[in-house]
Amino acid sequence: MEEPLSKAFAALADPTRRDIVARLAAADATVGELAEPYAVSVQAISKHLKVLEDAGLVSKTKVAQSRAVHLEAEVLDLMTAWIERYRQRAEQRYQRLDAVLAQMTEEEGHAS
Amino acid sequence: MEEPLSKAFAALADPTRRDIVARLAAADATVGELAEPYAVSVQAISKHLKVLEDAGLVSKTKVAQSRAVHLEAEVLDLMTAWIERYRQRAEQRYQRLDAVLAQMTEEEGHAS
DNA sequence: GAAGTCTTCAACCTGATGGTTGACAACGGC
DNA sequence: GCCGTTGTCAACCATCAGGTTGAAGACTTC
Repeated sequence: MEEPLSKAFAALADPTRRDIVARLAAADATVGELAEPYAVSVQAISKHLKVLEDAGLVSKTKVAQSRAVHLEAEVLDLMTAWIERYRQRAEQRYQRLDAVLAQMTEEEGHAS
Repeated sequence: MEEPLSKAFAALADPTRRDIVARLAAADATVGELAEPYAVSVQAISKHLKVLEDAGLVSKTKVAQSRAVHLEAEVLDLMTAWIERYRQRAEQRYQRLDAVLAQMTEEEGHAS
């Protein structure tokens, strides 16, 4: 299933949502608390939280009449796993390329 | 600057683009080669590659009449750095919560 | 139970995105 | 020099994303 990754990457593509995630990493917060610093309506933040929740990055628990939002580490884990897999391959290929270039330079040196 | 992260996350939100990245991790390829497996026009893939290029995930070098596309590891690095930063904090908080709950359970045991 | 607070749902607008087709620029092979 | 191949640009279309305002749901408090 790669749907979760699509939703997760899309969710973190928005600066406001990344900021929310950053703040939630420090401490849980209610919807109202999260909305306070931004110059948009509470409804807009509620939508952002829904996107984060649908991506599995965040979960809410009813607390009195408000909702406590907290960060879920698992999907973040999936994301790094995906990225690292290909970053490492790319880096390895890059180093191999360096080796090939060094080899070519060396051989050129011998030829001249 | 967080513009690069926005573009990078948005770029990887699309399954076709993630697939392209995955293939480029194995080997460089031309635009035509990259487009071949998908049931869309070459122009559509060209657009996808432009998105990846604007995000700094990919670069192209003119080779004869075609263009060799290759993966850039650096932005992938930025992404994992960002994610890991907050994933680790979230995980630490989670473990701390576990400790608190264990403490509460223990104290409850003493009270009863 | 009426009032107030916190959050979400619904309808709507605007701009971005992913796709199409058609034209064109650039380059190698003959 | 022309033709075929490769890739991009432009215009267009449909859908989605992020924002707004207004109304309604859910729960405390008095």
